[in-house]
Amino acid sequence: MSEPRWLNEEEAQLWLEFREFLWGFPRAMDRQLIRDAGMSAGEYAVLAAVSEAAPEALRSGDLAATLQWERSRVSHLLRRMEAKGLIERCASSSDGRGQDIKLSDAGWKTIRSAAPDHVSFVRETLFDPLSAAEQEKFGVLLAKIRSAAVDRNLW
Amino acid sequence: MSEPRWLNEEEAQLWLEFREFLWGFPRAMDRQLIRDAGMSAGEYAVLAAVSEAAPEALRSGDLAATLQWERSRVSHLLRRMEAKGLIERCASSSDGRGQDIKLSDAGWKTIRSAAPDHVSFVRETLFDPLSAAEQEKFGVLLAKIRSAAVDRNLW
DNA sequence: CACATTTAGTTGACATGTCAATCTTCTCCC
DNA sequence: GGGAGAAGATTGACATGTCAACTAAATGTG
Repeated sequence: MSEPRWLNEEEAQLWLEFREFLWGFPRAMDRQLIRDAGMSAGEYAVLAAVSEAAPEALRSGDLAATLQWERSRVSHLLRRMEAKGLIERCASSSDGRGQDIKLSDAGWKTIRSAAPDHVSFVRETLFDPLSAAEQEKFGVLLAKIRSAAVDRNLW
Repeated sequence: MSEPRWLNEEEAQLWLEFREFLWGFPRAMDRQLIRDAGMSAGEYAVLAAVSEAAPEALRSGDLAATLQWERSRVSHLLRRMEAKGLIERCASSSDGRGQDIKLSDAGWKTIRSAAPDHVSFVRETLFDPLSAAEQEKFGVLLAKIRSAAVDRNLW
């Protein structure tokens, strides 16, 4: 039961900045999407993933794997999106357990109209503020942090 | 109606890594806290903030400001935490509208027992994987991104 | 003092995510 | 073929967050 090494001044500062960032960025992104496209970030992610798989229909489980989401999360969101008319689900022909996901016409219209604003948001908030070298460095740092957590089965 | 500049290969890669990170890190932290302390990250944040303000009682609104949370979020969480016996709320003596927040004995016990494991988690996942120079660089990058978003009223 | 406005905080409706349980369909292997 | 168990997906209960509407106390102004 040894005392842990508490955070020093600079560490505490970084931790604070980090925590605010982890909350603030997704929130800013959500707001942008809701405002410009009437859509949540989750819905955008699904529409984008399914549209990229087109013209193949995407299996629900593949979607979960691509997005690294839990199956049930995908399932709940797909149900809501189907109710809104953004996507269509039909039993997979090859596997009776599977669900094939496709975009409806409204889904296509929605993603196509939302994409430019969203890409602009991503550019303005993530890429424009950083030089090319900084962008690369940032990716490296994120990867280091993540892989350390993965190694410890914490991710 | 000009086409936006779509993301190139490296940019798309970084964006993907970034999105997974934004989801994955908080999730890993939640899991650690739930597992080791039976507590959500939100509850931990509240207990930590209130304990740091001690022995002064913290006003609900100050707590919201400190954590940069919405008032209603604080209010909902405090209600649940009060029901669990982690905190106590009483009307502020100086302002009839205000609520003074204090930790209960159980709240103190909980935060004291949870803190070491949580600090260890933070060290292992954020600080240990990065050199001192990288830590500083990381903070700078986060600040750049955030301040660009703030400047555009996107945060 | 009285009334309009601001400020602190709560509440309710709803969207979203998690976990555990469940249901179906496939796959294996005898 | 038939039954055990794995795999795909859904469901329900619950925790959490958002927004908008609300209550109540403080403040400010004539």
